[in-house]
Amino acid sequence: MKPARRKRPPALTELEGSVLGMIGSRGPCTPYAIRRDFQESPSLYWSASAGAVYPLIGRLKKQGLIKVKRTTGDGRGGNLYVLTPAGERALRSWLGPPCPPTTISVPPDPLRNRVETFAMLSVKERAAFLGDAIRHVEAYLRDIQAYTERKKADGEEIDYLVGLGAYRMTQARLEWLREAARLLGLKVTEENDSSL
Amino acid sequence: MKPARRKRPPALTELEGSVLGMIGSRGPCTPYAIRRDFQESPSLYWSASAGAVYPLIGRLKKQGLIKVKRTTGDGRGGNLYVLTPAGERALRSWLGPPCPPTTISVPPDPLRNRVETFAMLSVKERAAFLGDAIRHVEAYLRDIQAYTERKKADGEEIDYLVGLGAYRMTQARLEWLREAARLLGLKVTEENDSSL
DNA sequence: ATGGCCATGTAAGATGTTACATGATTTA
DNA sequence: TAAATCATGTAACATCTTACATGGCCAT
Repeated sequence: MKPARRKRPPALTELEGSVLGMIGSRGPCTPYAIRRDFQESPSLYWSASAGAVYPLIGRLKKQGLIKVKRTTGDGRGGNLYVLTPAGERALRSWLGPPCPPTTISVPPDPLRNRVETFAMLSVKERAAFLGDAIRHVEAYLRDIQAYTERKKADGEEIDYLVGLGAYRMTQARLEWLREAARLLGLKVTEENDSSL
Repeated sequence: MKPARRKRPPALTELEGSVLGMIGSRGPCTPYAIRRDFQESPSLYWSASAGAVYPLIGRLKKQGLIKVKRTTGDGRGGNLYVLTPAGERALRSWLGPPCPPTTISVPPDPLRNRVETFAMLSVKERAAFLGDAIRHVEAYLRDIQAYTERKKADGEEIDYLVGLGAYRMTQARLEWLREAARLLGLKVTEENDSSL
């Protein structure tokens, strides 16, 4: 008689992996603490809305990847979750190595998507778009820099590293926008960045 | 009497904007041609599956943003779509300026998400992760470089620019991974890139 | 004690995915 | 002409978003 085939666990989504990673690396946390972590991050990609996080926690719990360690105790029924051994295995498998192609390939970029349409635009319109984008990214870069330096000053080495990743990516986008303006024969003011 | 309030058109999603942009900048195209464009791109972010593209085209058509210009003529009932004036307005509004914060803020990065969990990992595990990631990104960078140089050689200026954006972002991710390895006191082989 | 924020959820809807179905065209 | 591929779709499902509901805690 063949052994009962255990249903293979479906691969974790990016959001599930990130949440599992938070629980694993920050220790016991409530769903609300997880939401705050996402909201504090400089990326706007995930809203980490209640409607995303609470059901996700429920799924992970039902799959036995996390379990309640204890309650917050403040009458609001908050639960502190931790990884189960199965959860830690799932997390390590999501982490890799090996890195799957979707982890390696270039992330999506709304600015790049918009530059794709430049064939439709006049030189003037291109200049208007790039000028506006460059100004906004410059301001945003300073925000990320402050965020990253604060993490470093607080001695949070991993958070510093993560912030640095966001900073490097933003720097690259900004330099690309300036390069695009040059290649298209547009004038741009070359601001001197005080870089990390 | 108040004028009848026209229902405000909902903002375009990133995928809708990109598709509208393809139709606008490449001229009349079939849904299939749009899917091929996505599949040819080095990014794996959108599968541009049939189940995404065909219903999306249907929505844009129903909203009056695109219309059928003519059929392909080859018995397969393929339609060539073009922008309507309302479609061009919607596209320009999606493009900006001004760039909304979601367009400016740092794109999501699966590698960054994984580094967030480093607190859980031993030095050895971190080194294994970074080493694997660095090797894969190095190989991927060469692919993007070839893709970008081909576009340049073909004289496709806009596509070259877009490829360059993907290249710059990949370059930044690779340099960040190497920087991370150094900051964490790990040894990495410093390969000399022949860069664009 | 009450108005505002904290915290946990749920409901409805939009959008994307995988898998499948179907017929036309090209190629061996 | 048979098999492979091109091209257009549909169906079932998963996941995320916005908006709402509910009740506890806290400051005035």
